[in-house]
Amino acid sequence: MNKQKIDSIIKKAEQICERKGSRLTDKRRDILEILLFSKNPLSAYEISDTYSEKAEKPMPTMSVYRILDFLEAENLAHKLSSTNKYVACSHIDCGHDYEIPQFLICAECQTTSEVAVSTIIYEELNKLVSKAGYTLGNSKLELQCLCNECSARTA
Amino acid sequence: MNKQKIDSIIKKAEQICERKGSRLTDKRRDILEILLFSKNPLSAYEISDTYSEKAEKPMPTMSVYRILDFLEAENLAHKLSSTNKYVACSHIDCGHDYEIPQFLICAECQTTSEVAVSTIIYEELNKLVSKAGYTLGNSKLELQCLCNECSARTA
DNA sequence: AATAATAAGCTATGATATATCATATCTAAA
DNA sequence: TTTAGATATGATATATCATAGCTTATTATT
Repeated sequence: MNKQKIDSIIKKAEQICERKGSRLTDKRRDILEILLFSKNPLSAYEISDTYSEKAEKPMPTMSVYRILDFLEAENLAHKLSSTNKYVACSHIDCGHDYEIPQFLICAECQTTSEVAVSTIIYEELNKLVSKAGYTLGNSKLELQCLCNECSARTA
Repeated sequence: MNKQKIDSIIKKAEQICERKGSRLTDKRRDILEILLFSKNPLSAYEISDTYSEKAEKPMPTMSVYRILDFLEAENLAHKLSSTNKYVACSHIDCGHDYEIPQFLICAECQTTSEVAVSTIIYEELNKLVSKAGYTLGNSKLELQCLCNECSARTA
């Protein structure tokens, strides 16, 4: 993703926070930027390292966690629980607020795409869930896949 | 789950291992049994504690991890990565070998059900995945839900 | 400027998981 | 029935992921 695109996303993120009465502070913005720049999901410790390389003063991982919590609460980032890594939300600038974000994670190279759950899937999941005596919550779908590149290389 | 039912599942698990040329040793069987007895998913450390309470000699958690790896490889147990806990596969005795096991996890009480992914969902997921340039791997679906009980209590 | 609210830093610690090397047990061939 | 090989388990160390609780700094509001 190029710098210009990222700047526009950041601006959008600021607006989102403002509207909700929260603040996208400098450090929060920096962490979000790191996530946007990264091709792959990053762990809290990796984010801390990346930040500390560039900044004058390193940021302790514990602060990174707090900032990630904030970004998650504002729906600006997501945690992938299958890999314990974090990604920027792909839909900050398009305003979509998908009920169920879905992640395709390459089991080889960890490249990750966030896609929209189709209406059909959403409805079918809802059916299944209520038939089983549950109510669908604020969920997320993570699928272990192979990206075409890795698929070709292994074949 | 009652003792009799569990015994029959264990017997089935032994057959499955035998067919594959692997062995369901005493300890592996004990761990599987603990998982089957438990209503809720258990962490490796909880399994270690449970085992150690009953047995003469405690089992180190690291051995539990190894055994869990084995059970997962044989499809006798699953890891829930959203909670870092483990459950026995619900389909040992019915012979189903679902490509995608799906778990409904109550966000409140952690009660967990394993259900079958419907054909429709499977096909739709497949479409989505290949459209995005991936191949669906040996995946799993974990959904954060609310069970009816907790839903009623919170309401 | 004073105060309250929010954010960030710091230290300690807990929880989860893997790596590595040693030992024990089982299996099957000599 | 011994020996060798494979598989399983034990033990220790360490890596990785994450939270708690308290202190200090920054920002917003009066």
